[in-house]
Amino acid sequence: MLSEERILRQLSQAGYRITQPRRAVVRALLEDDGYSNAAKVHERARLYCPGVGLVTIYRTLDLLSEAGFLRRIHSQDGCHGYAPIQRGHRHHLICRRCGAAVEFKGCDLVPFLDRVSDETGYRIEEHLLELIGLCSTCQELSTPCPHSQEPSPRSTPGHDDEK
Amino acid sequence: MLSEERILRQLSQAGYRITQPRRAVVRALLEDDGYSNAAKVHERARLYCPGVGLVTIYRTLDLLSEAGFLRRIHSQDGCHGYAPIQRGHRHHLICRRCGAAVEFKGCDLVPFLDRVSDETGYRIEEHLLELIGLCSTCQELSTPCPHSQEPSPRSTPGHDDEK
DNA sequence: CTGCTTCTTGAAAGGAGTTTTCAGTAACGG
DNA sequence: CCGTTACTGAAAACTCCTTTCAAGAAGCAG
Repeated sequence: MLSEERILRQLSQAGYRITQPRRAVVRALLEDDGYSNAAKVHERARLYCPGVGLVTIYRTLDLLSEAGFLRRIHSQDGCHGYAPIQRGHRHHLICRRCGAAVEFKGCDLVPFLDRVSDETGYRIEEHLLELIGLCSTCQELSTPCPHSQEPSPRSTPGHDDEK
Repeated sequence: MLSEERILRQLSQAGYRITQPRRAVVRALLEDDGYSNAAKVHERARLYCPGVGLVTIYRTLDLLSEAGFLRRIHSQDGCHGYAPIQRGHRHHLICRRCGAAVEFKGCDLVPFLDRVSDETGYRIEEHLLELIGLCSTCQELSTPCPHSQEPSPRSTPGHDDEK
């Protein structure tokens, strides 16, 4: 697991200056359960560097992302979350009806990834797996999403194969 | 594979009206290699329905997504792409340096998905797997990304584990 | 086929989130 | 401690997306 010190040291070695805002962002990221977005990082970073601006958050996130300490991730609703690398795989299981998201760790993908790596020549460093389905509640209730434009309850098209 | 006719028929059965803009969007989506974003869909949909506005594209994409014909997906740089469902699994292997993306089909995830499904109670209908790494070219060259703010060539931090 | 209802559309305005610009500030080598 | 210059914060600009609302057309009834 990457520590604040190690990240800062590597940034410094790479020629970047170690500033209060950057310290604050790194600390905020590591503390925030390894899963954040710009606004959350900003809020938390201000605890350590009160005057830090949102712009600097974005710049630092870019920097860390570019330097390989951070990965942009994407959730179904919003966009551009960030997560530190090497925090273990973090997978998302999202209900397509109610949007409920479950996270879980651990997966059996290694053999598969090895095979893909062999076939493509890519060195695979990270993977992001998003599972989409119906949570148990939505399976039972089959209630339509509370959606503004829905004129009437609609049946979701089944995924029965049509040949 | 879902056809234009089938999608439109199911929309109609669900109570939605079949309009020229909706036809155009469905056609555009299916033609665009099953992988698009709002702007691209708009551009292509105008071939079939010249006056169609971007707003309608968004609404129709939402509609199709809501109805289960479409899934929002996310690429590393931009956001909110769309892909028709039932096109077979489509996995993305993205180089974090040069951005080169490879798509490949087929995967061995079924046992894993079954296990997750058991553990969480979710009925998993779709999955999206994004692999991130270095393509063979970038592995060899190790050339720095052409990035504006880079004051000097930087070494990407190795992913050697630090305990 | 004709007319009516209301779902759907397009344009414009609005809004959230992100990036650019630029003068001032502070990190860090000397 | 000083000077260079990378970095920062504020404001403005930009992009992408959503909301609003009057006008238009899909589909049903007759």
